Amino acid sequence: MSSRSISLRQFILGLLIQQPMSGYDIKQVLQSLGWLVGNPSFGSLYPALHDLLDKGLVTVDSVKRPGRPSRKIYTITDAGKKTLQKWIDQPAGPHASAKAFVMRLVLADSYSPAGLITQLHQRRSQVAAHTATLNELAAQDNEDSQGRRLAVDYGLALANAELAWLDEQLDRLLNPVPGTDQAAA
Amino acid sequence: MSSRSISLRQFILGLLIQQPMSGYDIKQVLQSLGWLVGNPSFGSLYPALHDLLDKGLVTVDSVKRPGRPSRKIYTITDAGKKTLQKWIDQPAGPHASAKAFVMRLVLADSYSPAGLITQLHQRRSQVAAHTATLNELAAQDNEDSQGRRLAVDYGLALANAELAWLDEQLDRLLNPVPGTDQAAA
DNA sequence: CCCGCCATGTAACACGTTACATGATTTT
DNA sequence: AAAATCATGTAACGTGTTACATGGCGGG
Repeated sequence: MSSRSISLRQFILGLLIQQPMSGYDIKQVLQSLGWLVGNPSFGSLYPALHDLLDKGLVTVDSVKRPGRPSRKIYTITDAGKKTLQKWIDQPAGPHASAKAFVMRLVLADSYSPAGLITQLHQRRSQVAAHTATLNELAAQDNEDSQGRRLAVDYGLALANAELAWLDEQLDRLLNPVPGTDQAAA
Repeated sequence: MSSRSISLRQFILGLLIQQPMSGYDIKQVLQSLGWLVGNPSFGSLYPALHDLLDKGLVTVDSVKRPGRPSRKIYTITDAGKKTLQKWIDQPAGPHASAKAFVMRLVLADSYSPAGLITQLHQRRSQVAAHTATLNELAAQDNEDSQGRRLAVDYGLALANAELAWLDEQLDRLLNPVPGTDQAAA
C-alpha cells in the first residue's frame, strides 16, 4: 500500500548530515524514535548504505578500534547534500505521510529557518485538503455503517489536531515573543 | 520502511464483506477515502484479486452488460470471511499504522459491537506506549536541534489528540446517553 | 473518426522483510 | 567455555509502483 512514501536513503542522508555514523548507529537512532519514523531492518539498511556509496552520496571510513569490532563510519558528501536539498526543496506530494513530514521537519531546520516555515505551510494546505475531503464524506455517509462513520470521524479528529498544531507553530515562528526568544538578553 | 502494515488483500476482503464489487469499484472506493487508507494501483489491485481467487477467499462472477464493458464482480467466500475474522481477532502489532486501525474499525463493526470496543482499547494502549516513548525523548533532548524538538512535539500532539478521541469514543460506547440512543423510543 | 472513459491485465523494477551467516569482544 | 552484544553482510521472498498493452463503447 501507500505511494512513494519516503525512502530509507533519504532518512539515512538526513541523519548523516547532522553527524557521521555507522549503519549500526543509524539503526539505534531510528529505533529510539520508534513510531515516529519506523525502524528498518539491517537487511535494508546495509544495502541502502552500499547504494549511497555507489552513487557517491556518502563516503566510508573504516575505523578499527582495538578492543572492539571495527565500524564503518559513513559521511555525507557534497553531492549527497545537494541530492538531499533537492528533495527538501521539491514540494511534498499530496499524499505525503506523517513520517515524511517529520523527516522534512528535521532536515529543513538543518538548512534554514525559512525552509522550516515553508514545510509547515505546505503541510497545512495538504492537511486542510484532506480535512475537506473527509468532511464531504461525513456529509454523504448518513446511511452508512457505524464503523465507516467512526473511521471518518477519527480521521477528522486527527486532521484537526494536526491543523491546530501547525497553526500554533506557524504563529510561534512568525510572531516570536521577545521575552521567550532564545536570542534575547 | 515500516513493518507488516496491512496488506492490500485484507483491505479488499474488508470491502467485499460489505458488498460484492469489481476491481475497478474497489479502486474508486479506496480513492474516495483518500488519505485515510491510501490508493493502490491497478498493477497491485488486479494481481491481488487473482491471488485471493486462487486461495479460494473470493469468487468471480463475470457480468456482461450490453452497452458497457464487462465487469468481474468479486464476492467473498466463507473461507475469506474466516480469514478476515482471524486477522481482526489477532491483536494488532505494537507498531500498527493508523491505516490498519481504520480498517479494523470498519471491519470490527461489521462483526460485533464488542469487537469494536476491543479495537479501541488495543489502540489506546499502543498509543499510550508511544506517548510515553516520546515523552522520554522530549525529556532528554534538551540540547538537540530545533527540528528534532519540533518533531517530537508534533508526534506528541497527534498522539494526545488520538488518545482524547479514543477516550471519548470509549466513553460514548460504554455509557450510552439514553436520549441519544438509536434504539430509544 | 478520433479521443477519452470504463475495465482489465502484464512485465520490469524498486524496495523492504525475514532469515541466515559471519566474526570479534565482553560478560558470566 | 558459553552466552550476550556489537557489527556487518547476503539471499529468498513478498508486495507495491510505474509503465505499457488491450478492447468496447460513447460523444464531439
